[in-house]
Amino acid sequence: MIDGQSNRLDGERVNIGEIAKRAGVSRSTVSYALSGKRPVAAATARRINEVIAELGYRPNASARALAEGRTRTLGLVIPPASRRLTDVQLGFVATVVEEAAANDLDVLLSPSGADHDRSFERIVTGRRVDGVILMEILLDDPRVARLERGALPFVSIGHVEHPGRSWWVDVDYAGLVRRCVHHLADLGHRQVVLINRSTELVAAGYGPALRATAGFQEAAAQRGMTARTVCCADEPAAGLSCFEEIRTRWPGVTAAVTINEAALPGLQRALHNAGLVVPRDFSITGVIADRLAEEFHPPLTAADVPAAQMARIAVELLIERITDPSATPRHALLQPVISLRSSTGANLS
Amino acid sequence: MIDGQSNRLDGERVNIGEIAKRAGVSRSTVSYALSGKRPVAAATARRINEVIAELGYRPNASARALAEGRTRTLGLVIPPASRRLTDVQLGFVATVVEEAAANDLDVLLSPSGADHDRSFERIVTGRRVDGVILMEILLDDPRVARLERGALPFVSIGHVEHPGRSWWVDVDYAGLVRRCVHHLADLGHRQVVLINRSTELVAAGYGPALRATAGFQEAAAQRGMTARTVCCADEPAAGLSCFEEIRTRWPGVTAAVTINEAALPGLQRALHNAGLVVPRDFSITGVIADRLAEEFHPPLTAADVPAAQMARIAVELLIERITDPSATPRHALLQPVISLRSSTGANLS
DNA sequence: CAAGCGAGTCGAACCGGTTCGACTCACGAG
DNA sequence: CTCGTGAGTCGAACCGGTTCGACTCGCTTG
Repeated sequence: MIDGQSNRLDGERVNIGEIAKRAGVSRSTVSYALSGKRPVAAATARRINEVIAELGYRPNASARALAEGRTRTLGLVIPPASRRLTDVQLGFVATVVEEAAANDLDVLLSPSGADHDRSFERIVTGRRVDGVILMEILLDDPRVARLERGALPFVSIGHVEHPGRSWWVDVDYAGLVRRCVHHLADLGHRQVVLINRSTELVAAGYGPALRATAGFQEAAAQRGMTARTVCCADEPAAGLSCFEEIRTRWPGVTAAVTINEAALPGLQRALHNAGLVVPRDFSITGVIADRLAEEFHPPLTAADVPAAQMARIAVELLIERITDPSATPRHALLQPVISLRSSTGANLS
Repeated sequence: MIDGQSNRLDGERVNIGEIAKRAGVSRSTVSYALSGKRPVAAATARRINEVIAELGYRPNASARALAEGRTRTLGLVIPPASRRLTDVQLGFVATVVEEAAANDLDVLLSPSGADHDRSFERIVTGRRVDGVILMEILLDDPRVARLERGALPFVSIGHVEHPGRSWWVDVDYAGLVRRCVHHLADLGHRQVVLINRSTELVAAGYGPALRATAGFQEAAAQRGMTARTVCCADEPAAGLSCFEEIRTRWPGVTAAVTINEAALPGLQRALHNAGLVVPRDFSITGVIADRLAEEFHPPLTAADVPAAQMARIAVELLIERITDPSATPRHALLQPVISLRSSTGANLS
C-alpha cells in the first residue's frame, strides 16, 4: 500500500517540517498527531495522515532518540565468535531478537572479550541503548561493575556470586546436575564422572561450570559414590580424547554427567570406537539443549536448557527495569524438567 | 522523563558543553579537538583531553548520528528464529559482528519474514543504519526491491536471478555440486541422489537450492548418470525418513550429494539403522560447513562453506558501498575447495 | 455576565553533537 | 609598511524530532 505512488522525493528529504507545511499545520501538531500525547482535531489528523502516507514519511530514529532521551534499542552482549557459540546460545540470541521486535525494540549486538572492549564501551557510554542483556557472565565479571557504574539498566544471563541488587535469569545448574547424579545412583551406578566445560572457563570463574561441579560432588557424596571430574574443551575432538582419558584413568566409571554440548559428537565417536553400547555398557546424562539431546544416538536423557524461555524472561525483565529504574531487583532461577530418553540404564557391571 | 536537575552521578550528564566550559573553550573547539578536522593548539588539546578523561565523557551517539547524517551502524537481516538458524548462519552472524566492530561499527539485528516486517521497515526507513546485509535472499526477493527504493546501501548473501546493479557475495553452489557429482562419477557411481533443502524453500525460490539442482542435473547428464533429487526439511528427523524413502524408491542409488546440513544427524542414524558402512556401502558428499563435516562419522568429503570469509567480504563491500554510493556494483562468487575426508569411495556394487 | 475550562494549535526552547563563516593574530613576502 | 596567509578559535546555524507554556476559541457554570 506504500508501493510506488507519487513519492518523487523517494523518502529522501521528508522530515516532520515538510509534513507540517503540506498539511498546513505546525511541526508540533504533527508530532502530537503521531504520538497522541495531546488532542488533535479529527479533520487535522486525517489531513496529516494523508500527507504522511503520500510521502512515505517515517520519523528519523536518531532525532527522536536525541529528543526523547531513549533509543528504543536493547544491547545484547554475546561471547566472542572465536569461542564458538553453542546451540543453546544461538537459540537464545534469536529469541531475544524476536521478543524485542514484538515490543517494537531493536537489538544491537556487541561482541565481548578479546580486544572488543571498544565495542562494549561504545554501547555502554554512547547512550546507544536503553538497556543491556549480558550473556555468559563470570562469577566476578568486570562488565557487571562497568554497567552498574554507567547507571545503565541490564539483565544478566547467569548470576554473580553475591547478586546484590542485580537482575538476572539463570538455570539451576547445581540442582539439575544433582538430580542427574541421583538418577544415576538410583540406577545402581557407583562411579561417575562429570564432563565439564573447558579448563579456561572454569579458571575464569564461569558460574554454570562451577555450580555444576559443586552440585555434582555434593550429590555424589550424599549417595556415597566415587566422583571424578574432568574439564573438556568445547569442541568434538576434545570430547573424544577426554573420554579416552576417562577410560584409561578410571576404568570403573560406568556413567557420565555432562554440561558440555560441543563435546558430544566426539563423545559419541569415542563410545563407538571403544565398542560401548549406550546405555547397556555406559550411561550418559546431563544438561543439554533438547535439540542436541535428540540428535545423539541414542537420544540423551537430559535436562533441557530452556534457552527460548530464558530469552523471553530476560527481555521482559529488562523492559520492566528500563520502564521503572527504581523497581526492586527481580530474577528467575529456572529448573527445567529432566526428559527421560534412552541414554541411561541400570549398572550391570 | 529523568528530572535533569535532581541528581544522578556527576559523570553521567556530561555533554560537550560541559567539557568546553571546564576547559575554557567553545563547544566547536572541543569537537575539532576530537575529530581533528581543524587544527587545535597542542596546549588546548591537552587541557580538553584532561577534562574528558576526568569526567569520562563520550559523545552521545544519537546526537552525532543526527548531525552527521550517518549512524555508524550496520543492519543485519537474519532469517526468523522459527526457522532455526543453521550452524553456518550462526558463524556468519558472529563474524559480521566482529568484522564490523573492527571497523568501529555496530550491528543492528532484524528478524525478517512472518510478522516481523515492522522491524524491517523500522530499520530501513527510520535511518537507523547506514547499510544493510541481507541473509538468505530469495531469487525474487521483495526486500531487495524495498531496499533499492529506500536508497539504502545493501549487500546480499546470495544473489537474485538477474543481479543488475546489486552487490552480493555468494557461494557457487552449482559449480560445487557439479564437482561433487564428477567426483562420484570418477569413483564409478552410476546412480546418485541430491538431498536438497526443504520443499518450502525450493518453492519460495531459494537460490542455492535451485542452483544446486541445476548443477546436479547438468553434471549427471554429462556423465550419463541416473540423477534423483529429493527435498528434505531442515531437521534431523526429516533426514532419517528422507533416506529411508530413498532406499525404498531407488535401491540402486549408491551415493548422495547434500546441501542440507540440518538433516545430517538423521542421515547418520538412517545409515546406521540400515546397516550401511560409509563409504564402503554408500558414499556421501556435498556442501557442508567444515565443522559439521568433521562431526560426521566418518568425516565428510565436502565443499566447506566459508561463512567467515563471506561475512568479512560482505562487510567490506558494504563499507565500500556506503563510503562511495556511486561506486560500480561489486560482487564475489566464492568457490571453496572440496576437502577430501573419508565419506566417499569406489562403487563396489 | 464574568469566570473557568478544556480542546486544539502555535512558537520557541530544547536534546547534543557537527560544520561553516568570520574573526584575530603572528609572520613572511613583496 | 602593507598585504596575504594560515593556524587557532568562536558564535551561530543546522540536523529532525519532542515538549512546554501560552494563546484562542466555544461551552459550561455560578
